[in-house]
Amino acid sequence: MSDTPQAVSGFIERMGLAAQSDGMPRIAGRILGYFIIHDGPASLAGLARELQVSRASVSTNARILRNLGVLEATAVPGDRQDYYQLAQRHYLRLLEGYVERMGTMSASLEQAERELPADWAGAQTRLADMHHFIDTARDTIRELIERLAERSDGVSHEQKP
Amino acid sequence: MSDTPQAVSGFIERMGLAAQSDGMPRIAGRILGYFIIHDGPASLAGLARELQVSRASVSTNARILRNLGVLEATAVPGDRQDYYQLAQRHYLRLLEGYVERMGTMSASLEQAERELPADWAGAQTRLADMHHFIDTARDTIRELIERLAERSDGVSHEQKP
DNA sequence: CCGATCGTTCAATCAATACTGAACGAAACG
DNA sequence: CGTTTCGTTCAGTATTGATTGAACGATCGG
Repeated sequence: MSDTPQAVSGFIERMGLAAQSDGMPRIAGRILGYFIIHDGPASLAGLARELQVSRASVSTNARILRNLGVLEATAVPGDRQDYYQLAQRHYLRLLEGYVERMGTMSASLEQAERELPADWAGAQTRLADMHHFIDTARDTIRELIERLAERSDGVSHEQKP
Repeated sequence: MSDTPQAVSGFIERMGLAAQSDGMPRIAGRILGYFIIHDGPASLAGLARELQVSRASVSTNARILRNLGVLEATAVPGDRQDYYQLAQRHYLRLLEGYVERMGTMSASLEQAERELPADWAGAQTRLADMHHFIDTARDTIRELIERLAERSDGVSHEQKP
């Protein structure tokens, strides 16, 4: 961290803030920022050192990112530490998170439409309206994911070939 | 609140939670939920009573929603209270919020590309890759907004004609 | 086997922020 | 005018959740 240019630490910190405003822990965002800048696998201990946070935080947050599919575990021969690296198309995973949340929203609207009296015309109209909106939005984003996924199918994203 | 069916309070509460996981105050979500279910303008005092929260909270959160364009102020003749009602196409405003956040993200990536040494091939590749992704995602959502906006252009969303 | 190193977990601390109650200024109404 | 009823603001409280340090079990190297 001591000899990293200002641009790097600035970007990493900015990713932390962006993560926060997305409802994620700041450290998760900083870890992601680290991997965007730096090549190859990194160990938990290395991340803790570079980002100046506790091993515990790195452990939990790296796990969060792995569960999201943003990071993936890998191994370095001759080293028993756990190594992580950026998954290919990692950004698509974040969109998938949006899609999932929209799914919950859609379900919630559906439930309300079902449970509310059918003669509450205004409520039913607004619910159906919003429901339609959410569903088209979700479909659009799903489409976008597919489009972007196949775009990078032929392209290599390997970090250490 | 005492004679509202379980379905209503359940939905409102669920909207509160959804708002929270979107980085918004819970009460803002509940207010939105209230307006989805109930017709017409409502006063701040009425909202405070219905949602069982302080006038202060209603005031600040209604303002938040108004600034987002989700609610709009209106007036009831002969009543000097401030009344609010749901804006037409209120859900589009939330998408616009996403677009805006993606804009900051895009700018941040751009700045990093500019400030980092050009010979950090890996970093530059990943930054450009992600940058392209964010921009197409943003364009897609913008397109979606336009499409949905014109869809409801001919439809009336007035609540009290 | 023994010591060292690793990742994880859990209780405790810390920070951020939502929410409230009280105080205030403005506007309506008599 | 004086009173009442608004909406807003602000200091204080409470709650949520992130971060940490210490303790633990597991695994490797010797």
